[in-house]
Amino acid sequence: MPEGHTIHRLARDLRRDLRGTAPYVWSPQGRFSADAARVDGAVLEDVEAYGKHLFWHWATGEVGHVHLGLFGRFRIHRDDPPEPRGAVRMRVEVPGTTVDLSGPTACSVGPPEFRDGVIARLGPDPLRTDARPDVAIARIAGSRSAIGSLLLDQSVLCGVGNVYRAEALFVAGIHPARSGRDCDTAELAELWQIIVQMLRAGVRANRIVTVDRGELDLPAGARIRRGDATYVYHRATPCLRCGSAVQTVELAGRPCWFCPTCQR
DNA sequence: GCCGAATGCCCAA
DNA sequence: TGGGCCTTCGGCG
Repeated sequence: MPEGHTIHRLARDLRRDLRGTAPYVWSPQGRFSADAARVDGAVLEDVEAYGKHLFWHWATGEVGHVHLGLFGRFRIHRDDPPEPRGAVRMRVEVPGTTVDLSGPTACSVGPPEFRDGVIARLGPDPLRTDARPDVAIARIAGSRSAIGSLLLDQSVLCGVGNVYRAEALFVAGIHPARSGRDCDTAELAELWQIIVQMLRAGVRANRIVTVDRGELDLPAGARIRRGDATYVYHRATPCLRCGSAVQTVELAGRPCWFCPTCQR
């Protein structure tokens, strides 16, 4: 589930539901119990997203940190708190809303300096209005690494994962194995804009849909199915635009799907 | 019931 | 570079 759009959408929803409240915070599974006790009953002042990281700002001055990793997931319940389903690491309850977190790579409570340290290791986040595209562009343009690897490197820019890297490079017409140095600045500026638009659409829809509806033969109002939602990512059928067979190349240890005709 | 895969990342060698 | 970790879910017997 989680690339940057998921985390920013969560921050937005959790702010709406929980900001200014003093929730009951505990750990049904038990692995978060000691940290939960430090903020249980405190007022939640804000929830912040930065790349794939989520920060909970408590009135105690402490900051909760969550990273979903590959499997982490939040579930929000509107009715009475249900029996915890599976391994619920953290449960946050206010009247009318229960937020369950399972499977995170990271879930802890610490001082604000911990948050600052995490952010210091991240490149600009395309979903934040204060992001500096020039920083990411300079890092890519100065690197001999493949651009497909650089897009997964969270210190170059943050929030992009394996789906968006493939999709953004397809729309930009850039072959994922091309060296960062061999991309020109205008091309990279356009790539940044593509990433911004894709991630924003993901926040809005709360799912990844990168294809333009107009390129699909769909009845008006029909939901885009999962297999049709991406141009190249995990695509078994030929390229939507040119009919070439979609290929993969291993970059940063993970397969990157691309179209050998549309991407040079 | 078991196995593998999944939109991630860290660490040891 | 390879293994480990976190969990859920669908496919296969």
